[in-house]
Amino acid sequence: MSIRDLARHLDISIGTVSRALNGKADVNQETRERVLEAAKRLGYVPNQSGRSLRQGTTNTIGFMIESTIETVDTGGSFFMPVFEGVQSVFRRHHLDLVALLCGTDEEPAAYLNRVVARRFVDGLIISATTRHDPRIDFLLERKIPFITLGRSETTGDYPWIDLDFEGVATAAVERLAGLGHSRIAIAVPASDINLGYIFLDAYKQALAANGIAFNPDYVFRSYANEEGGYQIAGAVLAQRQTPTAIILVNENMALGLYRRFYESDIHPGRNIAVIGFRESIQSRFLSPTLTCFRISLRDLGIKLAESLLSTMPAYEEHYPHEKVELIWPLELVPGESDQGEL
Amino acid sequence: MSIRDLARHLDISIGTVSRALNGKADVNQETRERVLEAAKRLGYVPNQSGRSLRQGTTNTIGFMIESTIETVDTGGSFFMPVFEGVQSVFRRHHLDLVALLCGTDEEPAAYLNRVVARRFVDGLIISATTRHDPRIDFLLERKIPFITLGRSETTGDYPWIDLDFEGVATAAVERLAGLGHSRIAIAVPASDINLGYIFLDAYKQALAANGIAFNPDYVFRSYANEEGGYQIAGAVLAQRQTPTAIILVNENMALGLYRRFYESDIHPGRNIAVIGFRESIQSRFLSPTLTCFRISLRDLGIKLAESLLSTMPAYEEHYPHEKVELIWPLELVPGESDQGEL
DNA sequence: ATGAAAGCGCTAACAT
DNA sequence: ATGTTAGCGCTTTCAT
Repeated sequence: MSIRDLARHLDISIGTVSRALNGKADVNQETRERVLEAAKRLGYVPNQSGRSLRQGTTNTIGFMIESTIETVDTGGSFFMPVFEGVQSVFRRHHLDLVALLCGTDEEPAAYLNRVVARRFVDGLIISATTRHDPRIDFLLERKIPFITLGRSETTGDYPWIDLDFEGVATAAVERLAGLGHSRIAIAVPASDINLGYIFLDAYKQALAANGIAFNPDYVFRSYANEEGGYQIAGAVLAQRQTPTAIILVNENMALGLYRRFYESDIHPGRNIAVIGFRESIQSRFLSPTLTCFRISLRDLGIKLAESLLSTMPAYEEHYPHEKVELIWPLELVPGESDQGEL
Repeated sequence: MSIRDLARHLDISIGTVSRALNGKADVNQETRERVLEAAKRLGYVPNQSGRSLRQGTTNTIGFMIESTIETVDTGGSFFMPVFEGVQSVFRRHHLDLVALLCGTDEEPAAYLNRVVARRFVDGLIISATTRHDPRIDFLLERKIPFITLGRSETTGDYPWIDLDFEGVATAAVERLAGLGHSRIAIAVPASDINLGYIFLDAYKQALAANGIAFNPDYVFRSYANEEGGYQIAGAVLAQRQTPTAIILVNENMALGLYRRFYESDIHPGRNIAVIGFRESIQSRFLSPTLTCFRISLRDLGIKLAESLLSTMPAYEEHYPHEKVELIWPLELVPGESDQGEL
């Protein structure tokens, strides 16, 4: 069922059918109705390839995520709500969202190159930005509309939204310092992902602001998942002078950390203060309850989508052009994990 | 940069360029090398729309998931490892995987209709099959290669893979019966998803096989997520004659169930026996440890991908044609949650 | 208001 | 072994 079939069926030209379907003004109202009715009845939907080839647009937005060893087990619980938010915006504009899954064994930049060159999508949301991210240069050069979820040192004129790691680090250090802690450790991802650098810097600044000397031995690096938390807890316990508190930058680390501590009969909140990162279904289940930070991922998705569209000329009427560079706040959720006596 | 530009640059015809790039035999070795080198140097990648239009194929496989209220928070942790497995197979054949996210507010059948009619993908994996699933009829009629993750009562000649709910129900009931339980409850999703029916039927059969009468009051229905587990635990406690054991059909239910039980000072394994469904990172964290079932989601993804390709003529040489109808086994992971005295 | 026709980028059939 | 050309389905420009 092509547009040609439909036109033949109605005994009018394909040009008129096309115009009718696309809501052009110069078509007889009666004709339009006939066309729409027939299209619906016969189940005609335009072939996207033909359309894309002619118009140079696909009506599809890609959200690139990497199924790394770190995210494969747990990343979904972060991204699904974000997707849901993104999609709720796109639906209004007849845009489809596809998740572009860059596999473990492929270079993100190479994957992106292929996606873009094949004209798969009109725009992109990319996540897990690295300190220096070649994808950004590439997309800027190709003039593909995009937004990043995460900051990068790679400069240029592009929109981004990132979580407020500074705010989290500051609030966490201040809270712990206020409770009398000075041996405050931090757990960051071992990878080149930018948030690790940002979080570490903010942590250092917050330490300084609270008159606490920075101790490089208190920076622990591992996978940003449960296993990483487990490893870090082990490393913490192996220190000569054990920290009295630890701040995590990933929600999944908390699970492994708790587990490893329990194995050594160390109780968060009693023997060591713990501040987790994002509140999640899992974290709400930890005992003692985890002090962590709340964020609406769906709202984040909505803002990501709206910000991306605001950079695309075709959607200027709905979303006035603005370059978004946004730090997304998180809200402290006090728990028991950092409330023990020192 | 189109194929025309590339041809002009090399001063040969676009036909030869196309043949060289597509590895056709009838092209001079030297010419081929020149073409490939220039393509690489100039960053030429064929436009997918042009290609699709001509060949009628997109080299893309879609994996349709629904971000329902149930899956949005937790479904990702199930699907990501499956995706990873699927992708590891597709990569070998230069196929791309896209996750097609059907939003909360769209009818799955309508969404699928659009995806198919637009010729977005060459094949499909669909999940969360319902008891009677119109998507299956639709895809069969359109002759789109697809495989379902999940069985359905909708008949026809199509491949499917599903988890061994019967095996899980049987093993769980037998285990509990062996421990002396006869008031064994079950928790299933309230939706029309087929696995609920399958699990319930298998549970009834297993009860009969163990000489236990079926009691409809012991069938609890709610969301297949943490909240659902919480609600069900409340309903269990509200029963006049409380069951002494409960079997869950969803991994996330266990979290809420435990939480609600704790609130009433009911301890799984001591006051009530609990057998969960799939072992997950979260479930490994419950205390007392949850008796549940283990599955390699990555391997499941690999089998899904291979089975789908085996139905597609273009891949017959790699995957001989076979119609897969496969029950995927799960392995019991004994825990403490069902080991208390009666 | 409608029809006719060009052309988006590509591949494959046909010609040389 | 290479060049030429038709045509995939669609939108849009130009006629009428």
